[in-house]
Parts: sequence; structure tokens; C-alpha cells
Amino acid sequence: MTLSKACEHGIRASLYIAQQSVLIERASLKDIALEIDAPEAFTAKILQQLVRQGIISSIQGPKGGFSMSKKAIKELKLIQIIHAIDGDTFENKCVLGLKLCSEISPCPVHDQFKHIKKDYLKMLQKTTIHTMISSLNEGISCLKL
Amino acid sequence: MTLSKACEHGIRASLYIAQQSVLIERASLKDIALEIDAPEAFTAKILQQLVRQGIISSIQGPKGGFSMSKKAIKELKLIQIIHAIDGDTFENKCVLGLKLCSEISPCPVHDQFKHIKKDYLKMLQKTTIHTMISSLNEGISCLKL
DNA sequence: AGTAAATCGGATCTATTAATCCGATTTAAT
DNA sequence: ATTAAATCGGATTAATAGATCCGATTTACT
Repeated sequence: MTLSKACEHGIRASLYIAQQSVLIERASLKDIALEIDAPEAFTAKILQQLVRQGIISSIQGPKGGFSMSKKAIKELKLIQIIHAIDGDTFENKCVLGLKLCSEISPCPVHDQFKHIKKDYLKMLQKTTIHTMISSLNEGISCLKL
Repeated sequence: MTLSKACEHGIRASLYIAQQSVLIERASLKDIALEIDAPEAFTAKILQQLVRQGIISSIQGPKGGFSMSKKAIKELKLIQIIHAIDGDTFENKCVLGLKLCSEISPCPVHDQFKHIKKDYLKMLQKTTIHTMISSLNEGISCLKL
């Protein structure tokens, strides 16, 4: 249920790229790493993953960089970025670490936890890039510190 | 929001110890590790932590082992075991990894996530050992597999 | 064509978590 | 007293996640 550091950086990077894609064409790795306060080389690795998964697109050479399509900004859900980086591990993860925890063979907190997990998943499935960058653009939320 | 492996093992061990404390006096490390399907040496380390924190008590020598008081079984909350092993890190942890994420300076998903976090915390604060071992004793839930 | 600015991609290093090892200590039973 | 069964505690090892390095590739600009 906790995201990996790679995924945290990946989401923040995606948001910054989306924001810049609306304003100017693209964002460079250097700018991205700076604006999300993440190590440049590590960010590069994560962005490569997102490019391969089709979440963002990249252009090499001078004036190159990363961008996100208008369609993606409007339609892409938070859960899709998470899946692209961390996979779907956390969806079936039992709080107490049981391999087969389910309705049939539940752990002692399965029932209490399932509602929370459902709400969390629902939130990730409905939150779009667009939703997230609105609060950024309005200066309400931020991506570093 | 995800527990460490040590904490997962620690909670499962606590539940087994509580269960055995009601039936027979104590449980040995060997039995505990077997019943919760966790490595013995690692479990030993975790139990030592729980003893030092006063969550469980131990007796050395033959016929020794670990036990939990009736009072603890009735009153101890899930969150207290988590704090004893993982600390309170996850309470103030931002989903996107921001160091200072708060109402004043929120990340782009702070508002959506805060409700989920609140519910989760509330659950951990009200769930007692007693609550958890009832479902175990009734054969509804389990501690391994 | 040449150069410099960018991403790409594989290998490597580092830090943290997970797990093990083993000798020291305690104590019940013979 | 001796032995054996248990926990204790410090040191070490293994596995994974986090991060870096550096040469290869692409491409805009002169």
C-alpha cells in the first residue's frame, strides 16, 4: 500500500511533465529532477520506464525532453502510473504478509482492512493527472519539499 | 502505510502468543516460528524487541518461552505493536514522498488521501489483540499461508 | 560534416531491510 | 553439580531497493 521511492518520483515527475506540456512543449530531465527534487540519474531511469510503458513520450537531441499528450493528461489515472512502475503487487498484498489472504482464508484483520483498501483503490482509479495538476496550477499544492 | 516484514511477523507472533497465553502458560520460539511460518532466528530478534517494549514477557531456561498478560490481550491495540517495531514513520508519511506535506503545504493528492489515512489509523487504534484472536479461535481466520 | 545537447541503456555501487550465526546467559530437571 | 533446554545479544551475511556512472545513440544547430 506504500509506494516505492521510484514510484513516488515517477508520479511527481509525470505531474511536472504534464504541467509543462500544457505550457511549453517539453521538459528536460534536468529541469524535471530539479523541480521535483529527485536525483537526476535515478529520475532518468524512472522516466525511461514511463516512456516504454507509453505513459509519456520523449525526444532525443538538443531541445529534446519529455512530454505528455493532452489525451493522457485528461484521461490517465493515478493507478496506471503506479502499475507502470510498481506493478499490481499492492492490490493483493495482505497487511499481515499472508500469501493466500482472501475472503476464503482471511488473516485476522482482513475484514477490517478490506474497506480501507477498497476506498484507497477507488481513489487511485478515479484520480486523473488533470485533477492533480489543477491544484498545482492554482498554487494550492506542490511537488517538492 | 505498508508494514515492514519484521512488523508483519511481529503482529502474527503476538497473536499466536496471545492465543496460547489463554490456553497454556507460554509459547516457545520454536512453536511460534512454526505456527506463523516465519524464520526462527528472525522471529527471535523481533520477539526480543517486543519484550523490551513491554508488549510481551519472556522466561528463559527449559519450559521457558513468551507470553502476554490478560490485561494486554484485552487492551493492547494493533497500532501499539506497529509503533513498537516500525515506529510512527507511516503516520506522517506523504504518499508522494514529500518531506513537509501537510494542510499548509499539501502534495497534489493530500486531500484525497487524508480520509483514507484517517480511516486506516482509526482502525489500527481501535482493533485490539482480543478482537483479532476471536476470529482466530473461531477458526475463521489464520496466521500462516 | 562537425559539435554539442539531449535521451538511452547496461553495469555498477550503496544503503536499507531481511535473515542468519554463534557464543553467553538463565534455569528446570536429573 | 551437571546437563540440557530455552532466551539474549552482538556480529555477520544476503537480498532488495535506491542511486550512480559512463559510453552509445539521436538530433538540432552552425
